[in-house]
Amino acid sequence: MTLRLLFDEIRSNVQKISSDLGYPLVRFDVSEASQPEFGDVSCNIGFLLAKPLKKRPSEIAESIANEYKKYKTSFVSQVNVHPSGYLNFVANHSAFIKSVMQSSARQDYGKFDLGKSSKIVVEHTSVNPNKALHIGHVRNIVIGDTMARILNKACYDVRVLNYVDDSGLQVADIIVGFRYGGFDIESAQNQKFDHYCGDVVYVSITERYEKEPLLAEKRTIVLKELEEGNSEIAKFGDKITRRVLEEQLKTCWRLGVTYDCLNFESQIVRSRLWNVVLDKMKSMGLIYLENEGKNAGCWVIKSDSETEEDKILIRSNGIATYIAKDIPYATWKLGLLEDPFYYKQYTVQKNDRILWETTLENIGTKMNFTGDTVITVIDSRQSRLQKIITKIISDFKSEGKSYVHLGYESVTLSSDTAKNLNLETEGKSVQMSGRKGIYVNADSVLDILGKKTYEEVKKRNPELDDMLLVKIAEQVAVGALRYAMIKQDLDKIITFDMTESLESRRRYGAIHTIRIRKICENS
RNA sequence: GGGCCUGUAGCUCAGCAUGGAUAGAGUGCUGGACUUCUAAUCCAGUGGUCAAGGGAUCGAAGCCCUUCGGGCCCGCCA
Repeated sequence: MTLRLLFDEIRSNVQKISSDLGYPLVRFDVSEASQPEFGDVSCNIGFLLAKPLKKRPSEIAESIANEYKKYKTSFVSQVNVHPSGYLNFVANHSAFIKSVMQSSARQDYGKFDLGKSSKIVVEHTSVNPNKALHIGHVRNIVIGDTMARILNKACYDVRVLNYVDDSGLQVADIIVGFRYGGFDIESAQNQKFDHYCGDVVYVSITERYEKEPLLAEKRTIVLKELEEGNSEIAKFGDKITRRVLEEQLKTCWRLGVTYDCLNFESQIVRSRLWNVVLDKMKSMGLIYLENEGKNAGCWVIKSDSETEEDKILIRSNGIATYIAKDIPYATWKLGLLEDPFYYKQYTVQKNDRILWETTLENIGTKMNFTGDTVITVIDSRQSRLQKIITKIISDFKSEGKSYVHLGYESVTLSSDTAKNLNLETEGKSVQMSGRKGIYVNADSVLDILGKKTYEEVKKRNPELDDMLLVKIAEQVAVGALRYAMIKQDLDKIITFDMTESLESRRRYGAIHTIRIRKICENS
């Protein structure tokens, strides 16, 4: 908050000078200069006093500047008046930077009490446990983690959750691959397990469904067994998804990201939480049983607009839809219902933060990872569904904004990068797809980035110990990737280009300020 | 058809909430410096109808309206 000190110093001095000169009190701005040549900080007091004093803005600014120069100040080295009327200041950079460096080294750097220790949940990552994390997932993870860090600095009591959809179709696909597709459980090339499952098993099995209807049939059976839970297939699925999850988490930790609790979808399904929520929604009249029309026999959420379709929650065959799985989880995150789970330690993460996981076994330990506000980080393609969930939750819990969807535009691959994946796109960028194998794995990017950085650092510092070089290279690679994912607005699509990401190494040292206001606005 | 997002320099983007200075940065390109070359670094130059049109305003990249281009979403899939 050293910048604040600089602004405050200027503000209070200008205020004092203005009143000493007998000028009327006005609410003036002290802000960053619009262009470097004007200096570092600008003040518009001249314009505001022009009318009451009947003088030119520059004249007034001049009088203030003359007084200002007599002041002994710690952060300002120059005061200038622009002919237009602005009062411009140049910071004393050496003093300023020294102060920034000193204060940023402190543990409480940047801390401000906005949250008053209120409980807030951030859910991010939430990748299906059947594949490795790709560059698109990384944007989600970095946004979520950055958000959590900012909220933590803002004195919120932050809990970070990662939702593991271990009972869905995508998981069923790799189980089919192992059980009926002839894939060995171990990769022949000794690949990282999540890469093996995603790059090899998942991609080829989905390709084979078209030609092998028998496999497609197996998928339906596997999916059903996964949801029901006690079969041998379900136990096998559990073993596989946990192994994938373990590898995914390694990538997250590598990115410097840690969590508080893992939530497993299979447990939410088996906990019967859904029935409780459903009864509540029925009794509150939030959902209706449709008697006629194309949705006859389904339980639906009525759309309040004429152009939007009603949303089906329960099909005419009694099976809940995808969105229905998200509702009980949302109510759990907000602590609106009795918690059916017990908690056990999954592991202790690098920064000593304990990672918990839910369990349905009564092992006695209860924890609380709920929040008064819940932020769910999901890309904006899910906006429509998230809007419906937000609406339902606000009907449940009337007070304020409790469920917040933090959306962002997705990451696409540049035409050149797609070409390297043997995909011709005619110069256009392309949406990633795990199913089609169109993606770039996060680990690969970090590896290549790290290797490149290692060479650069070694060239400049040949005397350094090799272990240290590797460590530095990894840190720089992680920093570069994180920065690349967060540097632009959430509502802008990031087109990822492998070659370009390697060339951006010059920007590694960039100290950037995250536009906190913009992000906080959403919470 | 409806909804959300987007359009600013060759490229990638800031700036837009809260209108006010000559519209900025990085990169690219051109030239120069660093006693040879290359790389790196530094300096200088180059580069814009702020998608288009209209409106309100003393004043618009920014606010309002219209149009056009691009992306995404709209399933008894997940």
